[in-house]
Amino acid sequence: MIDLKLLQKDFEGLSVKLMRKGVSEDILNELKAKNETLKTAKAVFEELQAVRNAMSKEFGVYKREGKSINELKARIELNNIKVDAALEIQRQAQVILESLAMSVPNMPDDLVPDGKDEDGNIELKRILLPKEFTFKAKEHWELAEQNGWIDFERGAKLSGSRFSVSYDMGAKLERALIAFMLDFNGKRGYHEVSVPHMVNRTALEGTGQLPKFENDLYKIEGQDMFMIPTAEVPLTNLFQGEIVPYDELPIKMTAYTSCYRKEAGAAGRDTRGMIRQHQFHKVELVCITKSETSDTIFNEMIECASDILTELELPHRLVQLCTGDLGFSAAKTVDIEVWLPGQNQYREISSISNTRDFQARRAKIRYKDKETKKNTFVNTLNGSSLAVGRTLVAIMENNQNENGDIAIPEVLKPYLNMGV
RNA sequence: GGAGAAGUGGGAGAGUGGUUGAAUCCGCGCCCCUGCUAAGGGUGUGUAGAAGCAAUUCUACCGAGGGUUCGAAUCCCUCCUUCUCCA
Repeated sequence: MIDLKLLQKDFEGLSVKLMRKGVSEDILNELKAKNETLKTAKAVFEELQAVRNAMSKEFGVYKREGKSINELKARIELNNIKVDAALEIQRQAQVILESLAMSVPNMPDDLVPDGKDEDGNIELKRILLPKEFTFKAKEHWELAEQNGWIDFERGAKLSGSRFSVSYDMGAKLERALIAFMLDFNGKRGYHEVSVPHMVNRTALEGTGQLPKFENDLYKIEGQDMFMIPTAEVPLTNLFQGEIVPYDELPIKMTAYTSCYRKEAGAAGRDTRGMIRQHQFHKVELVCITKSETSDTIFNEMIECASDILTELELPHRLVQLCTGDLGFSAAKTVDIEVWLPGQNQYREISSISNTRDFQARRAKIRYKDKETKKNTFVNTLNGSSLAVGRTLVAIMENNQNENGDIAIPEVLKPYLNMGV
């Protein structure tokens, strides 16, 4: 959530930043007005409440001293009518402001380039160059079916479009990739965590998927529970409402989960193959840190994800997202895109974001600062390391030979009982 | 599924419907004494919001949400969580 104190102190500055993220001036003005309304309503209520408390205390004294309480009681009851009315006004103002504030995205960092969509993104760096093919590279679905690794038809039979079934080396590779990535992250100091795949509404509000993006989520019928769209949600919300001990920061976590997404806004895109599925495997990184170190951690996370691709010998590039392509909660995001020779283009395989204290504010995750002794919101960061399905796609397309065989990356062989 | 019990500040743990934001202990901060593989004494120590230069004052918070009452940590209801017993 945006900082309502900042809204009061520096409305202009806040507006400039949020407008870069596409928030309209009307919404900003409304936000400011509703905030004022609530402040006033609170002041009125508190004043009346103070009167009530004082008179109630007096009431106790009267009784003890045996004085008549009728007149006092009448005064209290009269005041209580006003208190109740003021409370109701305050409550309404609170609800209105909250629903408005919860729908406003995070402010982008100053260094984030302006842009409407992904065309405004900036390539930062390329790692490993795509190799030349002496034949026409096939797309992954062709290779997957030819090798008997992935079965899209039966996936559709079971669950509809955007589902698939993996067999044999296809299934084993998924498992090997997950284990390899978790081990790799573990060596970089990330604690391995296993989390629920279903979470409540509060958790999703904490990380920013709700209230705005309910249409993208699978909801459990009859319950206020949802399938997670990413492990970022349970991992970050582990600390919801907590004051994390100073000495435990930074907290670095990694988890493997499946992710469940309706892909409501992506109708017609990537309908073929396993680039965009309703359920996919992902290994996630989440860090909880102080604001002073969050940029360092951010770069570490990018490096961690990028190094996995390097270990797998997959060519990739880093891309700085522009304001228009930035997610709701992110202050800045760097995507990692892997080279897919079959598609002859780079495709997103990981996305690393620093949300600063945006999620922390929503989920109320704080630490007690050593110097100021104040409870301070942490910074939360998240990133994929990596999307497993897309990594498999990249391995297939980059490691194919002319007859459609696929070379297994060396680093995965120990995980496949293939020796080295 | 049924029957109970419990959920209080960083931790442990009191709490009579009214000077209780909450005894006490531990922990932690500061000060003093003493002097050596320590200990003792004193004192302070929740969070959030509002007003004020400040001292300070006011409001809210004792699992969550309602209710009763002039007044609720304390009584009632609902929910959540944990524990025990039964099926």
